[in-house]
Amino acid sequence: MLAVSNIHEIAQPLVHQSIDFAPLFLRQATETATAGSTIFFDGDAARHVFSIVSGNVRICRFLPDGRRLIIGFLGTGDLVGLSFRNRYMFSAEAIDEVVFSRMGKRMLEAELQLVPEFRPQLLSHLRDEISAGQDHMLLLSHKNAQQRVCSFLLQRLEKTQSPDGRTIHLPMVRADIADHLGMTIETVSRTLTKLVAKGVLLPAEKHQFKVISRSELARSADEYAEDAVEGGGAGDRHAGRRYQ
Amino acid sequence: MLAVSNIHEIAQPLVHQSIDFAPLFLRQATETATAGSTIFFDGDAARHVFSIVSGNVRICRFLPDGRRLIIGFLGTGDLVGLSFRNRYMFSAEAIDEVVFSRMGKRMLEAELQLVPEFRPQLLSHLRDEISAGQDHMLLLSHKNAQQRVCSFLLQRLEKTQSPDGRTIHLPMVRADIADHLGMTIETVSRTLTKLVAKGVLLPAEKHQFKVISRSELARSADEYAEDAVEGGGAGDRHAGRRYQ
DNA sequence: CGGGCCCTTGAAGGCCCTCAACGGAGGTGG
DNA sequence: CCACCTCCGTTGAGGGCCTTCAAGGGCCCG
Repeated sequence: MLAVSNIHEIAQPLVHQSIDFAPLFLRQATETATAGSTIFFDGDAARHVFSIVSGNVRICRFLPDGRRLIIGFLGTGDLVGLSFRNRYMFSAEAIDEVVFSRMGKRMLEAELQLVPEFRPQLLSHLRDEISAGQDHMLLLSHKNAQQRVCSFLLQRLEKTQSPDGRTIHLPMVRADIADHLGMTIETVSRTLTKLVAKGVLLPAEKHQFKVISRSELARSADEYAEDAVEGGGAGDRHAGRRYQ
Repeated sequence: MLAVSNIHEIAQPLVHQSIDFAPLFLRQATETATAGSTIFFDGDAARHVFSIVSGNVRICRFLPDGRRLIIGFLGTGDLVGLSFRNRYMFSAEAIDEVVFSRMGKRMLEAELQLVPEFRPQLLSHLRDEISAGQDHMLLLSHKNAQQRVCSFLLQRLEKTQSPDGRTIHLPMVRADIADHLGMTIETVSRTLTKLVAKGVLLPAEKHQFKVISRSELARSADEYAEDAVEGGGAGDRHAGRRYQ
């Protein structure tokens, strides 16, 4: 609150980490989903709320023609299902092996009656989801390829805190990243290659990158294109009008 | 008939119970904002919830470099402010002359204590906002110019019910539409011109269009490009991979 | 070893952005 | 009344970013 983080800060977890709902799930049995399996489908009756114990999940929406948008990625400690009315409005798929527990909505409601202190947290969760969604709209509407990838990498860096503070874990495949950022796998790949060439990133183990220059990464995420190539400057595709 | 009063519903066949907070605002005094003025600023302390009595409002977010994203448009009966935590996370600007009333968050909280039946409606409102945001992400990430404009027109057509059922009101200027759809004013203009040429739309009075073929409009909004030109078919920019 | 999946890299083209100019609507003042 | 300005919308020409299509290599597993 006092640490006035930039209001326009993009690097923000899309689905916020569950604040203190965890205790609610402690008594629930855990289940396991194998990599690639679907935890729940878009359109199914929304009867449960889920808490991820371990593993990674992608949440997806589909267009009528089969194209896909990945709303976001969930990891350990994340919660999903609070924002549903009667039916799930997207599907949740396991990226790797996922351990999770679920709670019936009725039971959740009973808990809320019992412990009304959870209620404002529920609201906060929904508000965070709205805010994160708007940030993502900003990314999708105005950012170019490099800015999108760098924003995503920063987000991953902050979400999955690594011991050395500079390791980015990308458990998902390129197609997932592409469908999350509104790009193609080829452009994602090319952009990452370019970041490595520029010395911003270093490929580490499988599904991992080391951040060499965090400041450069942050600058590339937010700022106006400024290609490292000295020639550039002309015609950024996502420049647009500027106000104020 | 369901007078959905959520913030920026995208055309989708959702069955919503009408969220009617209106009674809460009946005893509040009304205020007026002139066209172009700002009702509240991004970053201000969020102390009030607003209800639009008449007129049109745009809600905006800005990137550090001054570019703009219009999250959505508000009209008569719409509510804004429920999704804020401590500070407004976007600004609200009057498009034309706007009459509105406000209620302090504390007072709202008191009303909720008094009439707990409003609580689930509050949740529903937030969930609609999340759902609408995700719909808009889909538009921004995967739809081309024609699909974006047609989706927007359909949304306006349903939101502002006209007597003849086929009049679209566009009180906002082209720049507003462009910043809402992630395009430029030129592309918005060209797309509208093309729709008129194809006989889908008919320019009516200022800020109005008549819908000649609603089915064609709907098809153009959702489907795969299929240019009316017989030659086409090659290379849609937003085709992408298709699943399932 | 063959097959599938994933990632990368190259070449060509298209959609949309950028820059530019023009016309109309509305307001102001001479 | 008309010149003048500003804002808004339209239309044209050119170029760039990203998509599309294509090919190849690495890895894993049966």
